[in-house]
Amino acid sequence: MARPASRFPTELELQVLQLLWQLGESSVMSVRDALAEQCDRDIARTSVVTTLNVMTDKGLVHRRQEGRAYLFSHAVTQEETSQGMLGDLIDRVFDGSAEALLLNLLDSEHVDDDEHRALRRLINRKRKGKNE
Amino acid sequence: MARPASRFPTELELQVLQLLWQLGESSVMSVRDALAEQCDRDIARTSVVTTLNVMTDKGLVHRRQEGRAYLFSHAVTQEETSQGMLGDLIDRVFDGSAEALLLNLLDSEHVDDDEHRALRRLINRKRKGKNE
DNA sequence: CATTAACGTCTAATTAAATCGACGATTGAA
DNA sequence: TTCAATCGTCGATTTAATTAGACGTTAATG
Repeated sequence: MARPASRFPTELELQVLQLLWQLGESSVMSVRDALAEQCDRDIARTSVVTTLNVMTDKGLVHRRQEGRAYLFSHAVTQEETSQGMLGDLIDRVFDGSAEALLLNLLDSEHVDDDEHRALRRLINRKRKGKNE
Repeated sequence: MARPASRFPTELELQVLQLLWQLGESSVMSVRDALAEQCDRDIARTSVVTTLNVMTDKGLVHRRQEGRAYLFSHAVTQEETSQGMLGDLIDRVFDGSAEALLLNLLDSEHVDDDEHRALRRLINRKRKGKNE
């Protein structure tokens, strides 16, 4: 009867994942410091542990005991996470149509002329289909 | 010290907006029925009113009194909403890079070979820049 | 050995999102 | 006019997401 759990990383979880992708296996304090410095998110040590434990339960990160402390590492890749979140947006916002998304993207302020050219180059270079 | 409000329509709000874009100005009961039929979301009349009132406060919909009842219509367009949510995803997930998003999209299961061709056609047809 | 520093656990508080029932007012039909 | 159907308001409830303090344990240091 209330909020459904999000099927994808929440905002904080995404920031944590991005740090783990960047830093590799990290201690709680490393994550805490990186959140503060890179994300302007100055939260307490215990808050970070709580979040990391929740993420462990969700299968987003791995937890390993090293001596007295835990070390955390990502359990999902950047690729699959991005793809999942992008696919979700396509389904929810663009009615499942990747073309609709691209069309919207090309009209967006997010894409200036230079970027437009870059996108065209990119999509033409990949013409041989989904190999790679 | 807790959840920040989302800067974009929540899941339910997005579904309501999509119905209003599709149906035009609608009564509470029309929205309720459409949610049930099209979205498998069979919620009570009062829940819909509450949601629509919240959306009114957020500036997502307009409210007009017609006789004893209210009529609601969208206050934001589909275009700007999609663009906002897409831009947000690009910023949060793809580090602000539309190219990174497209690259990810092309490798995604969401895009089969036919769609890949369609995307290429689409982007080449739009080469003259952002006029349209 | 005594203290302090470093860590995880557990409990709790707060806020947004989502949902709905009890009420009171108004309208329409019998 | 009486009674049921409609409609909005209000307050309440539930859950996920965030954040953090109180505590107990263990390790390190003097």
